[in-house]
Amino acid sequence: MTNDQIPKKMRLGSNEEDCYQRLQQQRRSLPIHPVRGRLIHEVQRHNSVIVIGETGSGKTTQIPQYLYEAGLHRNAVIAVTQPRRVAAITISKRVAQEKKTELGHLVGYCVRFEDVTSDSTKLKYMTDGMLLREAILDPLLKRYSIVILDEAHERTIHTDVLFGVVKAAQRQRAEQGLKQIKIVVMSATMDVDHFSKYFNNAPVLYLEGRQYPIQVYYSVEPQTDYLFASLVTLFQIHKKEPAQKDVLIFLTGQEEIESAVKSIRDIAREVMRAPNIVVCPLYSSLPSFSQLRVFQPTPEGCRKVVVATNIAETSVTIQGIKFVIDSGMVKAKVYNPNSGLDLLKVVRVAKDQALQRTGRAGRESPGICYRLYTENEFETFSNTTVPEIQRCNLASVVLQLMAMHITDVAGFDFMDKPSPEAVKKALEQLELLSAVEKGERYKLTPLGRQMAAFPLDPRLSKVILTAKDFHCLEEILTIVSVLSVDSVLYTPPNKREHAMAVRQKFISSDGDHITFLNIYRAYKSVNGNKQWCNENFIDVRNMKTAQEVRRQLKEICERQELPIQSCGRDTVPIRKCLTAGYFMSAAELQREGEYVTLSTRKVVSIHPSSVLFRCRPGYVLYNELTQTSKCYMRDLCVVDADWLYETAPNYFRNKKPGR
DNA sequence: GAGCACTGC
Repeated sequence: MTNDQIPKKMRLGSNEEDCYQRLQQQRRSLPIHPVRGRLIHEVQRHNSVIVIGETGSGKTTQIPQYLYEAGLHRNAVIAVTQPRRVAAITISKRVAQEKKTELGHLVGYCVRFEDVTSDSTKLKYMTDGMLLREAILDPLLKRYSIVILDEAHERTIHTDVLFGVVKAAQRQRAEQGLKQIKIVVMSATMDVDHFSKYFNNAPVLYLEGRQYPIQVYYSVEPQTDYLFASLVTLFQIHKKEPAQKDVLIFLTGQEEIESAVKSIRDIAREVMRAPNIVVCPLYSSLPSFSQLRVFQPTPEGCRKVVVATNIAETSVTIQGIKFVIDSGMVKAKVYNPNSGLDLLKVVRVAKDQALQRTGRAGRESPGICYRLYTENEFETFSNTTVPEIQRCNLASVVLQLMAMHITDVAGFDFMDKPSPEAVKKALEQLELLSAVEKGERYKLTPLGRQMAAFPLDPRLSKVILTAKDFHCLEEILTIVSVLSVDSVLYTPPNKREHAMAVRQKFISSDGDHITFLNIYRAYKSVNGNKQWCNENFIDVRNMKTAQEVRRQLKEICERQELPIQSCGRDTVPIRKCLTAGYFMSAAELQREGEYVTLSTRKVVSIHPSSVLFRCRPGYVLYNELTQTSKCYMRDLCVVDADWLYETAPNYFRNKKPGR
């Protein structure tokens, strides 16, 4: 569970003991409390236990405490993993309060950039990605006696890999006569048998939730225009229902949401007598101060209408939602491993996702959900969302598994295996980067082991490790950091021309990477001044993250004793490093003025957001291909044909760039 | 001359 279980406001009275007693009272009233004894008994008796609990059962905060209080931690650490940072942080804070201890002592959390634990920490809340990182250093997870994998139904790529890693650790520890490790998997209702079977027929414990009943209404006819249908539904609700009952509408993306918000405001003002609707858009790229608007209390006599992406399914919980309108659509990234092509597509949600959306109407009282599709249509939806591990590039995961001495990745005990083609593709990519070698079977190289230490796409790790040969790690660290966060450029659609003109001064004719370097240098020279960022249309939030990433990467470099040197104003060494990581993503200018990729001779174009748009360099490297109206290359770097040959002679033997 | 679901190390 996320921040849902934390009471709206802890009443911290003057009497601390009073407050503590109240907390203990709350603990005892949770639906999980009567099951305490059975839970402890099951965990004592079995190596693995599955806990199925709906929202509000209290499992995330209570189960780790029960196991600890019963002494099952055996003086080692209980890890509780979460897919999201905020959840790990807020839940650990709550548990520390309940245990009446300071955060970081008995109870702590560990997420990227932040480790609030100590030697005395026994209950450790962490992101699943964090535990996976630890497993690279210690595949047997020896410091833990119990690993609790929470929100397992979300099937993030990290959780899925952890399933296999923790299960293997359990078996190997038993084989080696080491202390045993217990596994507790906590999930919402879907796929119970699947989980139990995978964990050696683990017993399943069912918990009651604290969800209020929700009335679900389907469309009578299939809708051709869900955007229009959502507006009609909203105003039907608005006409007949008392104000104060707020509405949450699920749509697919920024543009659609902004247009819906505008329509709602226009209709409310011009058509309805009293414009008593407060409309809030909500999507992740919305600046944080605008996001906070959804949490502000609705003025007297008004109705709040939140128009959101799937961010409101799990990551953000809004109080007071009584009605949910579900378009049944979601924007999903579709990745094609063969072409390396990314595209965002609007697709149908799965049944579990529709259920999750519906649940948002019944958090505090009974609610109503309007589904903008028919019941027959709903029956055709797939049961669950395809696990992430089956729909993305696996290079990074394969490298991590190999660093844990798992050489046969295709044969690894995944709960749901990725396709053999996707694993093969990942191994081929790692081989091109010299991270693995192919003998009788694939084997990690010393370079590959070094690469695995970086929390990055393997291509970017390769760029970093190449920098020592070109004496430009200082610059490479900056570029890699900026590339691995969301865009540091902030371009509001109505001020596009102005933003482009202001940022002209940063542009390098060598491409986007060097332009990013110039921007970061300028940002540092003004000490991250916020006004400067606003004037130059630089996204402060993402720039700060890039700075933190850089600090972390620098630390890893120092641990590997890589010399952090600067190449000054010369960009050639930098671009040669980039070539070492991205030579397989190169494109060549043709006589007709178009570009083709060297890997598959696919016709591609320079994306208009690139500083190289309207330039015609002979050879470029690109970071990604996006298919929209055309196939576009994004984030480009100008290179020399000779560098491609020098970097990967075998790869280019038959591709003949420039010859 | 264009389009940005959502997480995470």
